[in-house]
Amino acid sequence: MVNVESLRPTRQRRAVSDVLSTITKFSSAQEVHAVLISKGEKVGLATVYRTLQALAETGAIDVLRNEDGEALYRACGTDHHHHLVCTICNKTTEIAAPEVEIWTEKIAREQGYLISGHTIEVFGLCKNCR
Amino acid sequence: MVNVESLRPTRQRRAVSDVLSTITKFSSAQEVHAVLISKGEKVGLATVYRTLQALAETGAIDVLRNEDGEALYRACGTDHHHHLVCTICNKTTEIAAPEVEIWTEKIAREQGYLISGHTIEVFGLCKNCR
DNA sequence: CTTTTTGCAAATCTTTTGCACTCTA
DNA sequence: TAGAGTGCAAAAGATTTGCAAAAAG
Repeated sequence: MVNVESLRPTRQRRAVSDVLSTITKFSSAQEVHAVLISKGEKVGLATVYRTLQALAETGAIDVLRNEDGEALYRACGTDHHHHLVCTICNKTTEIAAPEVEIWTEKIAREQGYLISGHTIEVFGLCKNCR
Repeated sequence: MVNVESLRPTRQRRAVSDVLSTITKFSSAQEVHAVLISKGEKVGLATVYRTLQALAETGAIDVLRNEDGEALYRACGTDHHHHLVCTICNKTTEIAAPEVEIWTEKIAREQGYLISGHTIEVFGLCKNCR
């Protein structure tokens, strides 16, 4: 399970992390909550929101926004990477993008910006859905 | 002003487009509405939402989501490009990224995905804000 | 005259908060 | 025991939607 210092390992947090380690697609707080409930775990929706947020803040899990502006979470590898997301099944593949990181730096320098971060998400249909 | 076929050029739409062509940063529907009001234009908030949405759908303007999940709009160049956004003043610079587009294709092919689109946004502090 | 658009206000929906209560360290 | 964490239910806020009136072609 995703482990984070300074966050007490409560039953609820353990449950959320467990679910996250099971799911391979980006899921909303509501979806994670639904899974918990269906598994018989008693966890409040607010707690799921708070936990997911906390985990995301420490960088333990990744977040992205779907087209509707909902926050989607997913347990991911620890090093910097981006995602290839299936627009039908939401299957997610982590991708490393060294050349893009470099490009990012270059662009920023050219424009006189001091970079703080970037978002790169590629959408499409995965093998099974196409 | 941004012109789109099949959308009747009403006073409200003209007003929204005019504001968009004035603003150089990504703005929320609420912000656009506020500007309209402050200029004495009488346009309903719902209309602003509907107009912005319609324009975005036709590709006449660009949309992106901020960290809070709010939709931000901006009139942009017609060809495919991405953005460099200042996290303080929201100043936006359009950037072309041929190498990234190529990389995107390559990754998708490798993973067996059929690409439908991608999101690339670079955030940082602009010259004036750093 | 027919089809779009609008404006409002009401309804949605996701996410956040206040608070009293329950755990963990 | 003190500080963190939790559950609800209420509060926020951004969007959407229903509908009757107004505008456009």
